Amino acid sequence: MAQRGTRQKIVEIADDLFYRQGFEHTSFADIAKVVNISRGNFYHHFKSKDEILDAVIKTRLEMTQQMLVDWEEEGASPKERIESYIRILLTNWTMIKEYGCPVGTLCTELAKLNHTSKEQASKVFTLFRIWLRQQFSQLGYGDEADGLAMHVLSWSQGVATLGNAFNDLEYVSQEVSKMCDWLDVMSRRNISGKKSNQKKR
Amino acid sequence: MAQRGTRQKIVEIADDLFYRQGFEHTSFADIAKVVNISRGNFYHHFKSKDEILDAVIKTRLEMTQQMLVDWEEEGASPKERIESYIRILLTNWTMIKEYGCPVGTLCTELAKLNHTSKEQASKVFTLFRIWLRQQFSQLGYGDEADGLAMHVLSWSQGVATLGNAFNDLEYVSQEVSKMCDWLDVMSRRNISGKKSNQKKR
DNA sequence: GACAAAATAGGACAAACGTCCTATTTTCCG
DNA sequence: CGGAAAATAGGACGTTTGTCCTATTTTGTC
Repeated sequence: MAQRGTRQKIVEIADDLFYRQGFEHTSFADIAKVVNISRGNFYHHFKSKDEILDAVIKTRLEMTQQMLVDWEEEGASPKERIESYIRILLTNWTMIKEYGCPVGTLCTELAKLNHTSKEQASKVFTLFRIWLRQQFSQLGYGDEADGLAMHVLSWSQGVATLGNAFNDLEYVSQEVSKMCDWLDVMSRRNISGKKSNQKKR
Repeated sequence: MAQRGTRQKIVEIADDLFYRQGFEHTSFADIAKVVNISRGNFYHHFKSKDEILDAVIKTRLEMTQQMLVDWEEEGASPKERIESYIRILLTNWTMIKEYGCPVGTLCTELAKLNHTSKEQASKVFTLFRIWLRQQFSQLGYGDEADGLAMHVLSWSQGVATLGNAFNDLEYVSQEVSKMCDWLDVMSRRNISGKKSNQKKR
């Protein structure tokens, strides 16, 4: 019981520190200090720093998946569900303005480190991608659904990066409005094909 | 003569390594090895690592400014000039797919390090922002010009991040096409107000 | 209560880090 | 040519890094 508790605590705190300080800039000592355990104990749970990273990414994948399930249940329509995604830019603004997007910043850092877990980290993006694609499919977009999902993904990603760089909430709010307006147009356009998802253009 | 040569060489190589490996992951020894000088000599030119960073950022600001001047001269119309910006996603693709956008990735890294030069680094974004705003002003967009500039900036930034995460050239090409299509619509819409920039809506 | 297993503590290790120092060499200018 | 200044080399420093090791304590089970 104590084992899983400590292990989980390590992962949670490592997750937070990797996000706020970056993976490489976070040391074993940093994590151990916050968890309040010795480095020796640390090594009993994780054999290497990369192993913690893998655990953190795994947790993020699970948390993301759960969040998507929640959005699926909460949102009455595909449009509302996609809006849930768009809104995280504002929901998590206090973190984003300081540390950027957790997913994007980890991917870019691992890319520069040429780290083997880079692909694994990008799978968090894939989760959003698949989920968004599904929503657009339900809006009647067949072949275009994936492209639209990627469009939303990149748009929000860019807003997070620029919002962080300029620390500008007003700009982020405006872009969120633009995205919702765009989504509004998109959801009306194919309202006819809503029930015939597979309809070829 | 030899001084400026060595100093410039250090900055150029540091610029490249900071981009490809990240600022913090690049050590004095890394740079010295490529420049082929001793660490002692290194310290004669730069008193600290932060000082090199400042020099690198300064160079990037100058290079960017020069590039914008070139685009200004090469492009016949505002639309063509903005297209020059959009196209860098494809022009620099071989680098972007491996290391992301040089501007965005440095800003996010410095944000996590809570580095004092973060604001200075984001000024590269500001250069693009002002230049793009100018182009949209010439297209007849008065008050909206800045918002449109930021929109292009964030869009391309997101595409760079996602393109890097997924290593997907096809997606990037599609987004570039979308951006050019969007720009096409935007440049036609306000063709009437082209000569009356200050015209209030 | 006994005993194996898990958990924890804390020190030791070599390597790498940014920084600083002192010599030596090269360059520049009167 | 000569002497001041700049450029370069290379070692030394204190810290921090990830990793590993060996004890000690706690836990779970028969």
